[in-house]
Amino acid sequence: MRRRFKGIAMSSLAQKLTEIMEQAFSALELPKENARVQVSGQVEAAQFQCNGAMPSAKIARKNPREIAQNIIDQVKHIEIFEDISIGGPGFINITLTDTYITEHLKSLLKDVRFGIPSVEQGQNIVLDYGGPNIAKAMHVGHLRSSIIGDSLRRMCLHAGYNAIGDVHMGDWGSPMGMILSELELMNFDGDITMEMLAEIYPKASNACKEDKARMALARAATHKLQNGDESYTKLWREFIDVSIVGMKKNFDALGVHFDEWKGESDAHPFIDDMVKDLRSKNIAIDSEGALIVPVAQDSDKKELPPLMLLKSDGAVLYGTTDLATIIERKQSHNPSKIIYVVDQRQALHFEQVFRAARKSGIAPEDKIELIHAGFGTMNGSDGKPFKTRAGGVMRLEELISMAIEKAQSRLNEAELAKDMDKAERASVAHKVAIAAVKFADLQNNRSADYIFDIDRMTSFEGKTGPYLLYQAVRIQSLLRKAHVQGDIICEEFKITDGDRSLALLLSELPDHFASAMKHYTPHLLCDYAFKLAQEFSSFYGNCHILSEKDEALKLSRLALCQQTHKQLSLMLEMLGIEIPARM
RNA sequence: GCGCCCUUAGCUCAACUGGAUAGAGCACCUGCCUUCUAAGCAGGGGGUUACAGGUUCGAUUCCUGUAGGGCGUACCA
Repeated sequence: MRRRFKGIAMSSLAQKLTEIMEQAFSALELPKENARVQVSGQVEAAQFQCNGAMPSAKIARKNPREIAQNIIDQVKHIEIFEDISIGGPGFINITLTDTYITEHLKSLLKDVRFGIPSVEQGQNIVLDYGGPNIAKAMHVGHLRSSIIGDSLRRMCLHAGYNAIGDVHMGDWGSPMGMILSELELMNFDGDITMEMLAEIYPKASNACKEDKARMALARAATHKLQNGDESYTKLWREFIDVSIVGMKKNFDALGVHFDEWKGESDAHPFIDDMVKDLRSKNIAIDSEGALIVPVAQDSDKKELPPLMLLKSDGAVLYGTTDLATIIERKQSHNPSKIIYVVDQRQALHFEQVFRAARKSGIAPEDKIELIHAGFGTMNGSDGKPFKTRAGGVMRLEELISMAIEKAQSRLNEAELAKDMDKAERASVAHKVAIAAVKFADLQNNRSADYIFDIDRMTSFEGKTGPYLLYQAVRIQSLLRKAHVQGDIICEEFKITDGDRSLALLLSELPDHFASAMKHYTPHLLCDYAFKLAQEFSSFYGNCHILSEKDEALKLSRLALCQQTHKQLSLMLEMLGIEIPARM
């Protein structure tokens, strides 16, 4: 019987137990869906639990404890259970033998994917994140989209997809016309700089808000640009390039990567044909002078406004470019999925775009999955969208340099840094700072609003990025001292009471990864990484490693350390956080 | 008006198809640098999960209502 379960592909212990339970449930003609085994919420009582007896009891009209006993009778002969018993109203509590745990661990050590399955090759996923606007200085509000999007991209890569990150700049709407018309009013002639743009744009934007005639100028300029006016296009290209240089500086500092630097303008060549096509198919219709795609359905509870393709003045809108961008992406990547990492407040907009894409056949349901992975708003301590005292929003550069400064001074106090040269110190300070900022943001649930707290973002103690780095660095130091080279192979794996909980935790990775992938939530990886770091730190404090006399135990512990380090490295890699050699 | 989301410890946040005694970090209190990095470890106090009902063996989670907050709602992006 035992051999039967040995062939199961590498996965988490909970998954393996679930498969065993499913067989037992099936044999008893109970619903298999109830068989799921999870890590026990009661660590003292058991390692794992299965709650399926209770809901099954209702269907079978039997006492839940009796059902639980039937299930246990089905599986108890399998030699992997140290203990399997009923708790409370019908929980099935499971504790595994150390032999089985170590067997699992040995196979885990040999698996470069840590039990994470790989999807079939050749599937492209486009991720749309960052979304900075031209001519605007990047502020802390850009943090979430960039960091979450980049992390999701890294997760997709690790899952085996061909993930393509696109920055999708805001380079085509009416702000462009505002800037162009402003430059014209200034009779501008010379080199454009980022500082200048950052000054011009808000000025022009305000002027347009207050003055209708000024707005008309901007509209005309937008129109001219979108119709391919040569001199406007040249000028536009110029300040786009200047802006990109500024963006790259910020993204580089953050360690956020993009495979493509496209923008809304890249969808422009597709708009005309798209509009014609939708009009001819009667999917787009005229309404109140504008061209719209109705997307409301009878089953809707709420009123769903149509997606507007053309304004009454003929100009294109945000939704138009978003729809055309899908066509552009289909042509360049033929993706099976597009993930938009954009503010949650735009949920309705994406609902409209997605529906229009379905209805028009641009993105058939069975061909392209469209996901809006929205994120919550970054609020100030007053619960309102974050603003500094001056009324503006803190610049991204400012946040980063504050964090670096703090890391630098923390490093200067440290004994260890005395023999670091200046370059190493700078590099370590940068890595620590970025780890702090990114982890502080990523550990929040993606879809929930959260409060921007500068102290929290630049904190290095407790549940922070630097804490994770610190644990990883400690292991590196340990492995160096043990002269470990390459992968540790441990034939006689030994665990004691002090090692068991770390060993069990290491088997959970596939579950957390799967969950994070399913919901597009990096914070689940943060949680697991932190738990792992904490568990390791406890293990490190309680167990001898290098000084362990029992050679087999010492080797086992070193293997645990190495595995912990590998998993931490992977988690941090997927979160976009780099580990220094020491700190 | 209609719709969506939120309310969990002093603060900031978790809680996997509803599961057992709701978890972390910060702050506060007590210990620990003569074992491998104290950005650390061990331990303590701190909760009517906004409120009132309902469904259920079991509710922070699902349903209804109330209060408070945020957001969206065809010519911005």
